[in-house]
Amino acid sequence: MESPEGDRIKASSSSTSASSPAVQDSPFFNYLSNLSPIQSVKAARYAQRFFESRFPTPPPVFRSPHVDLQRETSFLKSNDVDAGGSDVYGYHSNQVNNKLIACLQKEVQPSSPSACVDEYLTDPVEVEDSKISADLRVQPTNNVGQLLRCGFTGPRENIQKVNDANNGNPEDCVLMLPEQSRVNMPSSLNLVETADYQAESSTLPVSGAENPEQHVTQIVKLQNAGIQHNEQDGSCQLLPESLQSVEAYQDCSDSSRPVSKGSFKEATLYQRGIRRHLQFEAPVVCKSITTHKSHSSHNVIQEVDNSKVPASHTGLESLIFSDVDPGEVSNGRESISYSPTIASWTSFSSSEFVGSNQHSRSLAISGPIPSDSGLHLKSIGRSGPMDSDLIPRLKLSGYMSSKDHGRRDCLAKDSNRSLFSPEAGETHAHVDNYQQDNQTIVETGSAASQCNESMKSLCDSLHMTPSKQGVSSECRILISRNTERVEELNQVSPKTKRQAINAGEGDGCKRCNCRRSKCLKLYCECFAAGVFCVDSCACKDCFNKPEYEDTVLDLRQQIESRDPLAFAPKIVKHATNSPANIVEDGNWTTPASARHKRGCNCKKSKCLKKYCECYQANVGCSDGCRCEDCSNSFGKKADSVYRRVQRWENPSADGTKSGTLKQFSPRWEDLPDISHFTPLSLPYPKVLASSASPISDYQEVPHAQLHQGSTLKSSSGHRHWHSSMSFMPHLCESSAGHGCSSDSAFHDLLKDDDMPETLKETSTPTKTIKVSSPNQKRVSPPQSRSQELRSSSSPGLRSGRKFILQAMPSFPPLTPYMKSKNDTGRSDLKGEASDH
DNA sequence: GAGTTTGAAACT
DNA sequence: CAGTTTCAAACTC
Repeated sequence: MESPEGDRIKASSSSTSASSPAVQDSPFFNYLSNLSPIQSVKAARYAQRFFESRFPTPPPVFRSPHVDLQRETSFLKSNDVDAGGSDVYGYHSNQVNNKLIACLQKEVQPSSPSACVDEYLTDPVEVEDSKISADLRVQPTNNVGQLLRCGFTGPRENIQKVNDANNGNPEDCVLMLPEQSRVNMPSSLNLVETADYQAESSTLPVSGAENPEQHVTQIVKLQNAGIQHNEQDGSCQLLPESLQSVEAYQDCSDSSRPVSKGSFKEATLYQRGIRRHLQFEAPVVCKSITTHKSHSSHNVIQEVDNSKVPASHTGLESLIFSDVDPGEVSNGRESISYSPTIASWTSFSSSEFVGSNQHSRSLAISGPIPSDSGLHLKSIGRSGPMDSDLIPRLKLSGYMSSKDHGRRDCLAKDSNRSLFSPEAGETHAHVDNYQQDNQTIVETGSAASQCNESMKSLCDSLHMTPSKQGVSSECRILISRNTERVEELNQVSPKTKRQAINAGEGDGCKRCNCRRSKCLKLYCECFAAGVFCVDSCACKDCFNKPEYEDTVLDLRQQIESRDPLAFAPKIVKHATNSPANIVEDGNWTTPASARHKRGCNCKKSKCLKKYCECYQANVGCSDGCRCEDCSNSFGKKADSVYRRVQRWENPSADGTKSGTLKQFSPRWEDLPDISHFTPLSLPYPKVLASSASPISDYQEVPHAQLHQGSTLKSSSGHRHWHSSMSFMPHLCESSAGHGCSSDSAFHDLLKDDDMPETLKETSTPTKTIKVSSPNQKRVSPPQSRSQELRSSSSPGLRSGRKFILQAMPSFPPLTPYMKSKNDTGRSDLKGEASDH
């Protein structure tokens, strides 16, 4: 890892390539590819998991440990290479311009694009070569400055070209992209890139249009053997990182973050941290991906073929599609139920997304990712069901960590991809958010136009609701990478740093000031957020650094072993205000358990100060909170449904929330959650909550609760968890103003419907979901919940669940995190940390 | 900038 | 599980 690039990259690439072919050729993959839809799904997922496992140790820090376990155990060797690949990150950070990214492909394929493509898909060795060439490609770049800026060598050239193209001749870029997209691009990636590029250039040639068939074919291949694809080239993997970096960069959007080539090592370390962090959040992407999956592959393909879809569309679709991964395709259920999504999605991409890209390219990219998104990601990731599918997506989004190593190679070769991928990833992430809305809409059956609104609302929500963890993590990535450099440039004093950080916190970036915890405890915001401390942090004796990654991971594991949700977002926008929030809560942000993991426990601040986590997160207090005399301006806990109900039933009792509220059965306490449980939302939270059997739970719940009569209906019970869940929040939010938005409205609705009884009925499941004790200080593991849910689930659902379970990855936190790595040398730190 | 307050995290 | 201590952020002056 340490060694910077060149040789290392080569070596890594070679190793990677070598391994990949074997894997693809392995009976296992063959088997997977040949599996029936359902089976294939499993297989695919497995394969992907395999993929994941290949990745460098998935840092528990940022992502759920469970998934990581596999990765760490088996396939991480290539990670070293990735370390070298850190430059990728660097380049990410360096290049703010997505445009450039798009153009990168061109460079990557100096000789023959088509050949490159083939290489990707077919010949690992070739790929390696291409990688090498890619590395070399840096040299040729004329614009040293740009290159320097771009931490990533391969992309740099591309970037330069892109820039040139953008500045001078946009068409060049466009032209290039199409070719690459056709040739090199793994379908989705290319499409995405192309889309981005097009958006950039504002010329909207459809990348896929020229040769739709190829795209389709590629897509199909990807879908069918998405895993293979990834493994072979690692290109997909590359994408993720690139995406990641891009996102991070975008999020931070600190254009002033020159990344030096020499910082590869650092970059690598940071990358890990980032990766972890991202991985942790990656689930969101996955979720979104899942949603995408819902689109029938056929539809997507058709769209691509038609190439009528705007570039952005194409990109999105392709992205989604390819990203979606085979599993989805194979999965008949999903494709069917989601097919509608495509339309909405398409509309979305064309309208909102495209618009964003074209009009303000940086918009999607530059905007710091709202913490919410981060949360979503986390939750999604944990939701697990889609893991296998998610993985590719994650990669796209850049959340896959281990891949990075392999990716370098890919970068060289796939610099295009990686470059593009960032955007794609970014787009993807946004899409996810949007998708949620869209999906919801689709399921709800609302028109595509609604999607736009919902998307807008989502965007707003994203920007408006920064959550520490979510945004911060990404920011941190950027920070971590560039902090040193920036500091050098700025000669910032710690305090200044901190101030800057604080300023940056606006962006979602966090910085800690730990003095005694060594940043190895949850006291440390950085550590808690799953990110490494950066220079800007004012901490002392900090061990939360890439250098101590092992230690950090170990400690994280320890902490997670105590509390699986320890690193889950503390607060997700929740229940406070609006059903939408509730939905959000339930859906994506975090597992229900995580959502209400603790709530706040304010006693003196009345939830009116930042001491209150809820207030700090700009969310209202929920039933999960144990606060006293809550006056949270974002939503009083007392105002939650049950309180209202109570008030309603017993006006005189209105006074103290705790007293009367508690009189209600626990169910009542859970009412907020129940509200989350609205058909759409409920399933998801459960899924999220239970890592073990997220889907199953999810599915089960949905049906039961669908009947509650919420306005939102999911087209299909099993789908909810993805689409409905993920999207619902936004939908609600978007519509919040309209129908479901306000608490009052929601509560009123409940009242009108005589919710109390309904709640009672549903409450049981809900209660099961909510494992936390009355105080909810600790949340019980999702598993228990899942079991409870299972017990209540119908046989049919169970069967579905079983299927799902196979497909779904285990939820990270639930299972004890396994350490793949040796702890040698860490014990000291651990000891210290623990001692502390 | 130092000191206080606050509540989460950690510990017992 | 409850109570206490530790910790760091938020806040105040």
